[in-house]
Amino acid sequence: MRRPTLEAVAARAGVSRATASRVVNGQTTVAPDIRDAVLRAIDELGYVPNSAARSLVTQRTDSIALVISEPGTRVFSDDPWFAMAIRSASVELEEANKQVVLMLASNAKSHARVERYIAGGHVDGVMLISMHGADPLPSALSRLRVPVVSYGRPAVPVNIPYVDNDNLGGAEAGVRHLVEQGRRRIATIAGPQDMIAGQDRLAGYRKVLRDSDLRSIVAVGDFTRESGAIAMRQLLGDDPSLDAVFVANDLMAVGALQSLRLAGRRVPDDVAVVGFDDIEAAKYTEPPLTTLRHPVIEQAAAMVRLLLSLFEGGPAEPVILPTELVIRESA
Amino acid sequence: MRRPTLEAVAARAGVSRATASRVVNGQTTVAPDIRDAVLRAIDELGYVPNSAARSLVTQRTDSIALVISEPGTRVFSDDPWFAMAIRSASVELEEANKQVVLMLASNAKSHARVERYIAGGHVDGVMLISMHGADPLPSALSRLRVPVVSYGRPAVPVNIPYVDNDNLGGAEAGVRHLVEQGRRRIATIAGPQDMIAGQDRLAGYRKVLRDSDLRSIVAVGDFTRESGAIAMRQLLGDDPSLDAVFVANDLMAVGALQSLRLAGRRVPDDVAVVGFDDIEAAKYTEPPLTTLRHPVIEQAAAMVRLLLSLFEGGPAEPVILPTELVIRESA
DNA sequence: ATGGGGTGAGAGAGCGCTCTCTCAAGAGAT
DNA sequence: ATCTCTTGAGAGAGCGCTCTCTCACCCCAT
Repeated sequence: MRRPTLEAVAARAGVSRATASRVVNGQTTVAPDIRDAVLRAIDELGYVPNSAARSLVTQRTDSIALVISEPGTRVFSDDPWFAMAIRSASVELEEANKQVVLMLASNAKSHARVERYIAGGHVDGVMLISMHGADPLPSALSRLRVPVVSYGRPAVPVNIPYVDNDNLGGAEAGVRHLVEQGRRRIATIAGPQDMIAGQDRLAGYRKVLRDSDLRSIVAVGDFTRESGAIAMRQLLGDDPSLDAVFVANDLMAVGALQSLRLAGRRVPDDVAVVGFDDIEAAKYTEPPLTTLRHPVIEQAAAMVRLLLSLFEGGPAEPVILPTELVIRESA
Repeated sequence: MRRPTLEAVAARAGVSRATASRVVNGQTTVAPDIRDAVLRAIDELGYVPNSAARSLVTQRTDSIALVISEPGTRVFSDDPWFAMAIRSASVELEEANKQVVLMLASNAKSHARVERYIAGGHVDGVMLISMHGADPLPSALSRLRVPVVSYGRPAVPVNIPYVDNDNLGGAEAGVRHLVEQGRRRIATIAGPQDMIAGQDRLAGYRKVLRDSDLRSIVAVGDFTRESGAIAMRQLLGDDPSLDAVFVANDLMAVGALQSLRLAGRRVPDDVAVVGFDDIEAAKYTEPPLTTLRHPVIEQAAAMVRLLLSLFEGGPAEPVILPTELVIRESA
């Protein structure tokens, strides 16, 4: 026994298929009593429109691809913001009655699949989460005739509207806080330099140090705890007298705290630490982490709004959200 | 200019639409030269099959709903396993050429939407992640005529095959480890008792204590760090002489460690701590956490295989994966 | 030369829906 | 009483694809 069709609903309600369709799609040109008869038939039969048939004729799919273009290992590994961004975007999209198709583009093969899928018109729009400079996907997708928005400024200049947080300003605020605390040997653990967030946060650090006539001491990590721990050991070797470190994300800061502890440095007495992201774990480090909060949830929501407005032919202006310094005990 | 259709491909290759369709779908009853001609036409036109039209006739969609039935705040908040499970499932499904439709069912309204969507035949199957006893979704979905598999044993007995890890055995191993270390006042911070994982891990704790003739001391949390910290304070108040605590997940263990630190207890000297899950953060606590590892990635992959085998009419036996005690410094 | 079997390709009917076009019926204007 | 206009509902043409049926053709056995 197959699912009831619009035809069946129409038959039961004693009207034509066209009228039943009008009721389903909420058109107003249907007399109230007929409308009720159709609604009753729908209810009795448990009718649900067949979306394949519908999108075949409307050329819309009411679904949005959420493309995460990152090596699988890093994504999700346990950086919470990916998950938060996905959740927030999902909630907002469901609010707008769009389905979310999740696509992971972790390598060349899956890149090709994603491109083919998008080109195939399976979705009405694309939300792209890609933080890597070398990623070919943003430019590839921007060539397709599909609305695309990006979470985070695309590394290569490409005509895709995006939503990002103020990495530069946030980093400046964090480092300035260290300067104001009287710290003079301020190092940084930078993020990967093929990522915009990595670049911008390092640039913010450099700018403040230059303005304060302080020497910069840089180690580079890849945003994982492990890399933060390694980078911190390296910095301590390079300059044992450092008295502060600005870490480009909280996960690396957690690793850095561990290295500092193992090296016998007290935080913040000997070395002050500022992180970036304000993940939940930042409250539970020893000591709790001073860090820069940026609104992941709002950023994802703003991205959804941007995409929806694109559908309406609205403006495609990038959105930059502010960051906020959260002072705890580490600095 | 719209997308090329099969008709266009057929015309360019000088064959009928049916033959072009045969080539696209890899049927073997096409002569090699004609096949090549069609493939060339496809390539030249950049043809991509219209999935709506295809699934209209095949009655398949090649997509799978990944339904996460949890209050939004808890999901993803920063428990990494949700994200890991999603990633792993996605990778496996993409391998099998299925699309992943992500659906969040956080409240009654979204439950209804999910049910409607599934009932609407938009997907070929459902992977359900639901850890709550009171959740009506498992039974609701099991009534629909759609293959459903569950991540984690459904709380209400319902005819859905599932994949789970050995919560009971894992908890037993963890508590037994504490007993073997000579601990005698062993408390537990249990998980929420409306969740199977919470129940089973508590049951494992109880069983070992009973077998060892020790008294149980129980506080209940909700699997968040915060609740772990609160529960630990409470346990210390209830019985200041406790010398070990088995915590039902690592996130709560992190909170418990913080409370122990604030209370001036040394870990593991004064109080030994065992967690559960072996999240990445467990390596970075002070001291690093002894915990029970369970294979989230494999579990998700097994769930996908289970669903795919269901499509083939294969067996629907639940799968239980083992856990492993990882000994670090906290116990 | 005839018939049977196998192979490769085309014709055409739908899958379930939307939407334009058409038309009937009744209200109001002349 | 006739005509125009509005409103409500039906007819029917597709959307792009798959798949069954049908048939043309060639090879080999008789």
